[in-house]
Order: sequence, then structure tokens, then C-alpha cells
Amino acid sequence: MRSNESGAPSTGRPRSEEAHKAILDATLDLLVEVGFSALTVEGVASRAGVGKATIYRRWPSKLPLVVEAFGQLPGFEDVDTGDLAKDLKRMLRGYLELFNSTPLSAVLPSLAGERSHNPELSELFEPVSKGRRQPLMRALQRAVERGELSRGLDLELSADLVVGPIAVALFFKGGRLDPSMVDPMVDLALTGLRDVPA
Amino acid sequence: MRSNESGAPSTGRPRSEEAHKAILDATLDLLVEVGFSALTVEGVASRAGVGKATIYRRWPSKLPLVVEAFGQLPGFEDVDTGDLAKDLKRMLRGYLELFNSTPLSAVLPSLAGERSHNPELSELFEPVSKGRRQPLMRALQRAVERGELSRGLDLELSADLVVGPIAVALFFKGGRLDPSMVDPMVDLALTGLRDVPA
DNA sequence: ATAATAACGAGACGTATAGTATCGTAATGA
DNA sequence: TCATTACGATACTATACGTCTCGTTATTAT
Repeated sequence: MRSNESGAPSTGRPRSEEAHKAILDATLDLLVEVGFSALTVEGVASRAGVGKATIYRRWPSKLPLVVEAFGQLPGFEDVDTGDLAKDLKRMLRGYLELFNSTPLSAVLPSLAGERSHNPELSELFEPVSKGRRQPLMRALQRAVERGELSRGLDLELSADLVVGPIAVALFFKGGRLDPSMVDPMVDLALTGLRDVPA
Repeated sequence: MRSNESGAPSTGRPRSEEAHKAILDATLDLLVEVGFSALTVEGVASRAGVGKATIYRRWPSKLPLVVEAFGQLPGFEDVDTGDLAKDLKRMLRGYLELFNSTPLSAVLPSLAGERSHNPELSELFEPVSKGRRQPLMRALQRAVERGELSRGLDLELSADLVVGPIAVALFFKGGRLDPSMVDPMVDLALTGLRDVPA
């Protein structure tokens, strides 16, 4: 019973890539249509035209499946205009537009909410979450290299500050995410509240 | 079959305040012990020593119950030192300490996650969420009146910026919320990223 | 070829829990 | 005293997770 590195055996019928993709697609479709909490594995199986076992053979439970489907959605697109404010505004605006055209705005809070009770999910989610921040971190890094930002700046904290208002809107307000909120948001994060002559 | 304004009839056996409180207390206890997703209505009924019907007579489903129990937890404590940075730091520090001593850090993401698929819950959550921000908003308002902040400042957005990094940590990172993160957070929000001489 | 192996779709199955309905009883107001 | 409603308890229906077994099909080893 030899196995290759991915844990799949080297003999017997191979797993169907087709079924794999159909499952992920069906999961995203249903996330859009019914949302996370109403999404059922049986529904995914039926939509994808596969048996439940075919799903559970690949993912130990519903959550990792949703995490992987979610991971296929796009994140920040990298923008490099040579000006930090422009970079941030374009990236965040594009991101908010994704929220209105994909299930991102519904899936993100659901998964984040589950994390707090599910350490395994938390671990699955971590690299995905981190990877999505990368373009943002790179834009900040470039600004430091250009001298636009101070060298001593905590870039992690800075990134949190920049996207913070989006997170607040997403989780604590109706979730209405108008791309027009981006410009004042970025401006305020760059200049700070205390932008008044003493 | 006359009813008073709260929907309860004016005749027959009145609803037990004792049972009401026991249910809310049991809900909070169980939120601490087992977390939100493992919390069951049957468990709450059993812990509170009431029948399930007594719960469903008051709350249409599990979520509004949890929202109301959650609403009993304390929020920001009002701090007025005459200095915005001090006010914010003390308030946020106290808030983060709440996260480590109550189920707040687990319940908040869960409820926020459910909101995106549940408009009714969203409406229930709205006033609670808004009320919790009040001390923060007042501190900002005072700073404007003292001339510490500019009059034209968007205070809603400012509040989002200040608490944003906490939201990001809570939802996108492990949820580790060390009160020591507060001081640099507030300082950065006040001065902005671009705090470097041009 | 033929055997061994493992994935396939379908769906039965056991368990858990949400929410409803029904019991006999207790408390209140007319 | 009687109507009304809440009470705790519990049976009930419906749903969905995750496991398992069916007969079948695709692939590899001999």
C-alpha cells in the first residue's frame, strides 16, 4: 500500500479532478445562494453531482471544504503606482468591489466567527488570511523604501490600521461596503486623527 | 385577550422574572464553558432548570437569546481624563481586558458571522453594537470640543480607525488580544502612518 | 488477461439538535 | 369559581452531519 506525498495511494482508481472541481464550484455557488450557515454537505453533493463520500474522502468536515473554496476567491490585487495613497486606494477599492461581486462579504465573517471555537479551522485559515494581506504589506514596504514612510514604522500594525475600518464595517455594521468610503479612510489612516495645527 | 405593550397578556399566570434571569445566566455560563457553536437550547434549559418552551416563549430562536445574553456583558467604560490619547488608551485597555475575562471574544465573532445571513439578527444586534460605541464616540466628541481634534473630522470614521486594529486582530488573527497592543495602536491612529517630515 | 485496489454515485443509517406540540400543574385576574 | 396563561417535562417532527455499505468503474501490478 504505497502512497505518494499527498497521501493518495499509487494504485487503484485515482481521484477524479473533475469531481474535485465540481465540489468546490458547487460550494461557492451555494455560499452565494444560501450563505454559510444554510450550506449543507448534502446540498453540495447534490449540486456537484457526487456522493457525500466523495466529499468526505477529500475534506474531513464541512469547514475545511469551505475554507478551500473560499481560498479560491481573489484577494487584493497588487498595485504599484509609486505613491502609497494611490496604491492603497486602488487596492482597497478593488477589494471592496470584490465584496459586492463574490460571496466574500458573507463567507469572511462566517469563517472568522467559527474560528473562535475551532482551533483546527483557525490553523487552516491562518495561511490563507496571511497570504491575502501580502500585496498590502508589500505596498507599505515599498513606501518605506521610497522614504515615504518612516523606517521604524510597525508595518503589521499599519496594515491593521488601514484595513481596520473595513473590518469594523463588515462585522459591526450592516456590512454595506461602498467603495467610496475608501478615499477618506486611507487619507485618515495616513494623516491620523490629530491632523490639526497645535 | 388584551395585551400590554410588551406582547404579554394582562391575564393568566405572569411570566417568571426568575426563570428569565436564570435562562440568561445559564446562557452566559455555557457560552464561557462550551462556546457558541456547542451551545444548545436544551443545555440552556437544563442548566437554568426550565423547560424548552419557557425559552421559546421568550425568544424565537437561539440567536436572539444569545444576543440578549451578550448584551448584558459590559462594554467600554467611560473615561474622561481631559486628554484624548489617555482616554482612548484606558478605554481600549479596559475593553481588551474584558475580552480575556468574559466570553466576549468568542461571542462577538460568532454573532458578527451570523449577521451576514440573518437580517433579523442584524437588526437585533444593531442597537447593542451602537450603544457599545457610545463612550468612544463621546471621548472623540470631547476632544473636538477641547480643540484637540479638528471640527470637520468624521467621528464615525475616526472611531472605526481607532478600534479597527482590534477588529482585525479579533477576526483575522488568532484572536490574541494583548492589552499592551493598545498604546502603539492609539498613537498610530492619532498621528497617522505618514508621521515623517517631508 | 486477471487480480488487487481504491474511487465512484447513491443512499441507508445512527446521532444530535432545532423548534413544535402536548401533558398535567400552578399562578393570576375577573 | 372559572378563564387564562405560564410553568417544567417530555414526546415529536424535521433536518443535517458524518459513517457505512452497496454495486460499479478505473487504474496498476503481476
